Amino acid sequence: MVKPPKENFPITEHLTYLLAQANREINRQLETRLSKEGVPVEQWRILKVLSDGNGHSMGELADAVLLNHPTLTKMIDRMVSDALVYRLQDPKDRRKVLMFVSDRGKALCRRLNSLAVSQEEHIVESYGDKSTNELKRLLGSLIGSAT
Amino acid sequence: MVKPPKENFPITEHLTYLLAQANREINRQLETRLSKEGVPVEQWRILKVLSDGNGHSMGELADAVLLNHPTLTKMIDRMVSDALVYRLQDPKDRRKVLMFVSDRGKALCRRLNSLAVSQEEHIVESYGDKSTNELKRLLGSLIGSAT
DNA sequence: TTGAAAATATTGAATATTCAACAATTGAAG
DNA sequence: CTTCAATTGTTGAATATTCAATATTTTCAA
Repeated sequence: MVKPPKENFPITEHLTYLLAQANREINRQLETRLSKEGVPVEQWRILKVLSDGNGHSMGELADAVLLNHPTLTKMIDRMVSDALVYRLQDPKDRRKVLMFVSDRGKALCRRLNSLAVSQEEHIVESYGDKSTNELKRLLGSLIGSAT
Repeated sequence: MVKPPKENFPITEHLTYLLAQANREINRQLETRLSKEGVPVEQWRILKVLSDGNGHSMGELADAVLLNHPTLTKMIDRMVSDALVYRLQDPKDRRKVLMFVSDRGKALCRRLNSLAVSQEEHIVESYGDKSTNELKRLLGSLIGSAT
């Protein structure tokens, strides 16, 4: 059996496309769930990262939540207005700003977590536990290798 | 061995996050390659879908290239200016517009395909053929099941 | 056949993101 | 010490995306 050269692959055979498509669908599903709390997916990520209680600099946070710096700055501005998070200057390095969750933010984060977990459980139901775990494993190692 | 409840999962354990992260990285890599031709990833997708030579309506195309309608309309406007694609009214249903690639678009598409293929080959090199194929398979079936 | 509802694509205003320039602070070489 | 380069975060302008409203054509029921 001879495969066609990759140049003629339909776009749906490309890894980059499959990733984009899967990401789009899963993200849409989650977005729909989180809309119950009126919060975009990125804010859930931010709250979740900050929930370890340690202060995180804007740079760290931007990397962790997959946003670039200016976008993060503006989203944080909104979240500060909503009293979900607050800024403190880092005493060790006064260029940095450390971000923290407020109590209100923590409470919201708990509600968002449970919505997100319920989504993931729903996926596991229709897609299977084994496939889900295998997919997670492969994605994790792809990310590691793609540096 | 007892697992922690999913509510306390770090965000990096969530399927939605792993997908977003992997998609971001792979997409960035591809974007970098395609920048040699000064073209965004979405335009490669559009050209590739239209390369079957059949006319595709805006609706079909939007679904296929993972863009929503107004965004696609505006991107197509640019591509028409660049003489990469052209519009024809569908004679069977005059609500529809059928999109076609120009010769110039076809030539560009060939160059873009080879850049994209070389990226994918690079991934296969560091990540392995087996993992790549298994990941593709799992993504494909996730998309199927996630309807 | 007519008229209302659905489907398709585009537009413009509102919103969000990105790019490049900036300000503030730190680090480090001379 | 002093100065210059690097790091960090924010801002404003330019760009892109989205939402809601529109125009056009088709479908279908009465």
